[in-house]
Amino acid sequence: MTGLSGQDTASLKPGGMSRIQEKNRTLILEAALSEFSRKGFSGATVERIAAEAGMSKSNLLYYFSSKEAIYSATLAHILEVWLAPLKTLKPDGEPASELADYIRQKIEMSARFPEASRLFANEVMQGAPQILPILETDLKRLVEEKSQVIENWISAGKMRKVNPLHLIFTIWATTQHYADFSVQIRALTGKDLSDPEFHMETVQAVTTLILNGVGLALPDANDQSQ
Amino acid sequence: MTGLSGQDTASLKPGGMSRIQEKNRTLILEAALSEFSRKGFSGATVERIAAEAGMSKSNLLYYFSSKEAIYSATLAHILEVWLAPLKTLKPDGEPASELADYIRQKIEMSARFPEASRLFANEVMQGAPQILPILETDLKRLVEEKSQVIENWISAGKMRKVNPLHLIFTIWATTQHYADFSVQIRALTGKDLSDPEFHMETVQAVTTLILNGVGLALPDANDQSQ
DNA sequence: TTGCATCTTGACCATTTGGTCAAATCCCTC
DNA sequence: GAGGGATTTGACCAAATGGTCAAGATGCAA
Repeated sequence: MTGLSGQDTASLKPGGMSRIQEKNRTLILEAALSEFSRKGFSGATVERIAAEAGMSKSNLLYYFSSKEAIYSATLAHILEVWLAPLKTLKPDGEPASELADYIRQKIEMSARFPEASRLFANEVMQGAPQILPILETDLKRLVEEKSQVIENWISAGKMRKVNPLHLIFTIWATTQHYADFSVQIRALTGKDLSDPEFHMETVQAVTTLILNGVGLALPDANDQSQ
Repeated sequence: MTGLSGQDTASLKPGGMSRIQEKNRTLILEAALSEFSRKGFSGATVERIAAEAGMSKSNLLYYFSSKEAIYSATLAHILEVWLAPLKTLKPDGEPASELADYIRQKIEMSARFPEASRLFANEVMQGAPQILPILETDLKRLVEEKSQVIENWISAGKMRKVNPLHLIFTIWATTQHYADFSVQIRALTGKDLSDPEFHMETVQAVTTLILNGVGLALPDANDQSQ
């Protein structure tokens, strides 16, 4: 249970993969995401993943050599998507709109891929047995780069002096909370991010709070959807 | 795997419990917290909990009739402590100092009881199978009460108009993040809340950001420890 | 159509694990 | 210090589960 490199059959995406293989791998990864995010690694069973993917356990093990291999592949599959929003933070943009965009995107992710969010949270909470190396290299590099962007905004007098790391942590924490703790939020509000109104209200509330928190005014609502 | 009421032998705390019983129950609950928080419910094994508590599996099952009973009891044991800080939010206090106190206490909890934090997070992320009823009743009542307190502060012109629920969610999310994602935080900063300096810096950063976020100035550092 | 590689599966196995039980052993009261 | 309940444990069991394997089904190129 260490490392995240070697998948199985034809390591990478659709390379030398037959039509059937591509279809089944996709089905398996979808089912695995659902199962792992709901039950965690230990609680998930290969049999249930196979059933949800519409095939026998044996057949699933033809595509992925072990439960851990499925888990690894699932994690790798979502990781790129999951960290993408941070990459869009533009150094030459205005801090207010850049941060607002980032927050909006992160909440959008929580709304659209709550399972991915929970899977990721689970992995990290268990000590990140699979992805620690990635956190320590790729993620660290990315975060340092974006911290510098924020530092530059501060130097330029464009925003209040804050520790960029804590700002980033706060954004991560807050936005992911709405996905990971959706049950609790539903218990307390009766709604969650799947409700369009609640989604909007959440973006509004979080953005306002954080932007004000770093001494910025809310930018005009930019309608650029996505 | 539903409900959280019926523990085992002598349901409540130290009631009609022998010295031995009290000692062993404590040992078991401590070991269980450690194990469940690290591995989750499914990943935890009764055998390991017993070993960590220094007794045989059979003996452990003499005190708790099943794995689920141990889990339930562990959860109940931490829940009260975990939700306590919110109760201290005083209606007649100043919003700035009250919120700052609350944030400070929550971070203190994350630092001192990271295992409890992770256990709680795990439970909620899996859909809160055990504690959903509590969230929907006790917690809901408490949150509604404290939301009203915040509403009153707003009506009194003491703070910016914000949705109290989202403010509370943000505080929960941020403060617990430092416990639940400590591995990630350590990967990115090299430190975590167990480092006194990082702890202080975190309290400072989070408090400043949130208080400014709701239009409040930081209160003078009040030395009242605890 | 034929032949071969890909794909699929049921039968099977070893291990793990939650839980039971009867037999000790310990502790405390009388 | 004897009796009886509380405590402790090893042996044992049944179910769940990850994984193997050989045989069969299917898809496809020639």
